[in-house]
Amino acid sequence: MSPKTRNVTQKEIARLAGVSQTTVSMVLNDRDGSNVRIPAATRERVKQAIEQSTYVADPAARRLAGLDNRIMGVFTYEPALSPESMDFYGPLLNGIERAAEEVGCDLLFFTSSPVEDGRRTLFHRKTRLRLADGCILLGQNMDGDDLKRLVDERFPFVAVGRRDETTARVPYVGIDYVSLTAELIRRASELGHREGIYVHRDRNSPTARDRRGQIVTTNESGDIRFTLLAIEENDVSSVVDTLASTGATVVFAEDTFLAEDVALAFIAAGIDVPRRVSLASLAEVRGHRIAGCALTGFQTPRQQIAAEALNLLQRLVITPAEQWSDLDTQLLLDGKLEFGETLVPPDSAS
Amino acid sequence: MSPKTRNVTQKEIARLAGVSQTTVSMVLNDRDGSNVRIPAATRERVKQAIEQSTYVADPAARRLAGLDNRIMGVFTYEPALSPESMDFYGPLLNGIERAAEEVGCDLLFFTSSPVEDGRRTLFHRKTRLRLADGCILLGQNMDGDDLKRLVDERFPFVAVGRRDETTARVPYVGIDYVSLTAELIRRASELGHREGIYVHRDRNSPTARDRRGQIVTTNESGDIRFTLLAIEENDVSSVVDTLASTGATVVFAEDTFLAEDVALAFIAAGIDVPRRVSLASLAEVRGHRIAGCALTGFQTPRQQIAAEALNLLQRLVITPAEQWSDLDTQLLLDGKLEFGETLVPPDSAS
DNA sequence: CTGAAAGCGCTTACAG
DNA sequence: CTGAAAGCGCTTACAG
Repeated sequence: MSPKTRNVTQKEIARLAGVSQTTVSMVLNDRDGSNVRIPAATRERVKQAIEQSTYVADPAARRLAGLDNRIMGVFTYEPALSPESMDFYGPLLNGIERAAEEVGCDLLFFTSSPVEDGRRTLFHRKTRLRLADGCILLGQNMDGDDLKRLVDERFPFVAVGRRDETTARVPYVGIDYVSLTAELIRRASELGHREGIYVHRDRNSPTARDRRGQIVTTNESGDIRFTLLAIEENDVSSVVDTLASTGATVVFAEDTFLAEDVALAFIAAGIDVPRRVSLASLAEVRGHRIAGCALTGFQTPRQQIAAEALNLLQRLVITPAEQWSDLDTQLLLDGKLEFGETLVPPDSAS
Repeated sequence: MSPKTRNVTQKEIARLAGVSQTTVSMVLNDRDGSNVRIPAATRERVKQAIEQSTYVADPAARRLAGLDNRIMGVFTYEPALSPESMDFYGPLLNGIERAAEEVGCDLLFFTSSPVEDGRRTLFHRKTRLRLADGCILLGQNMDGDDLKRLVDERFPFVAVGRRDETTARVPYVGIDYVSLTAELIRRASELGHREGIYVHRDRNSPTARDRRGQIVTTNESGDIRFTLLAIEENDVSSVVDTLASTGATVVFAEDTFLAEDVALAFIAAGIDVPRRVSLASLAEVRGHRIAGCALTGFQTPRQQIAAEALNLLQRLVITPAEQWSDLDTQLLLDGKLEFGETLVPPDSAS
């Protein structure tokens, strides 16, 4: 099958240098401890021989002999390198690549995973997972069972984005949306807003709950009174009525697509954004514009998240599983408020 | 170092199923030839045991035992996943990913390669190259020595883009710029152009020679007479004088950046493009515009190139090195003419 | 039909 | 200080 061009091995180097294969291995790995002390002379001889050959250690053999491989897996449920997904994955992959360079490991993309129902399967008869020392999981939504099984099997992995699809304690690196949401609310409050609407999709993901929770908390403390408006599909039409009935001066939307839809609904109804009503997205806005104004929202450090994920993974890999509980395996990074131009004082129209 | 969570092995499966480890291996690999005939009963028993365990073959061991790994390496001299390089690498990576899915192999990015002078090194003391069955090489310019060594060592690899940095026969997949250039010249000739300028960087890369060669050939046959204008750095100012002195009605530029610079020089000199002088790039134009007009040039199927490269690599991997000479290892794919709006009949101004 | 054995290239105790 | 030996998990002749 494989041509497997016969490569130079330690054995041959040993023959050339007139030493044993063990010695070659020792020299190669700088094993020079209490029990082993190789004189500079032989050491040099071996190095010479290596230099003159094209010798390169066979990573498969190293791996089999118990060393780690410095290979980190990257798993995505969809193709990660397609033009469509680049918008989402691009910054993440970049962060991972940079961190990998620093850590000094290679990246294995599991492109061979069989596709079922349009999604790649992580576990299957011939999972390649174990070729890697550990694995980064990327994707908008992940399979709870997969996460659980990874935890159960004590395979080192880190999810990008906060995860609690399962009761198992999933290592992840995500964004602290609670603080971001709180800060945005504070800013709105400072500007004088007292009555708001929170438009959301009524999802049950961790980040959705984080945001909603903070909105609810605010309602209890009372800075701004929020009406929660759960919408189905993308039908945001009800927001116009709600605006009228509540007299709200500001609308927060769970994500940027939603914010955009809300803006369109307002504009269609002849309601001026942001003068009659302020608008903000509780998500990455990345230069989004609404009626010519930069949308207010968050800036999430995606590259950094991904890089931190790889670093955390590295820590897991070099730590025996029994001590994982000592590690901080659920990290939330700070995002930044992107103030934009769509959050203005109420009654800016008059 | 590595936690190396003890994994289920064939030995344990064997114990569970009450057979020998050899048998497990046989079942796993569907080895059912003339010498081996495993009755459905035992086969089933083994499969059961596997099903109930979390068994997964250790790829390192498989590899060591001589099987291929279904891992293809991807090597780039610069970071491939950075935002800046995405423009160039994006389509290529996408093509590779898609082909990898089809072939059923994983992709190993050699992010661990030590960086020297701002470039990653392919060969170094701990090359991981051999972890992969073969390798795709990506990049604008590659190291001739690297290519030679890969050929010498008979390591399966394929370069993306035509290569002849070395005398060794490098497997590659590239674009047929000769035909594209010829076609563009034919179109210009049909439009009535007789006098032209070819602005180039005087480089010695294969694709540069392909284009220039075709221009020179044209000069010999005589459809259009081209003045070759080699420019240094990006100083295209001489093109204006050359236009005046030759009375050329069309300018071809070696690449799109150059075409853009030439256009700017003309416009600055009050020369109307394309009415006074037509302009075309002998490279990918991808919706580039010159003074509001779509630039004439080529369309190069980058995703397809990359996909073909992976397919060729796969062929190399499964073919013993001795038979590589039977394979067609240097492929040129057809590009397409992107006619655009900057190649018009001469004297369109009058 | 099935298993014991050798071997892939390496590392690491363990004896000299 | 150095080498012979065992072992990592697998495959594949080779004997039963």
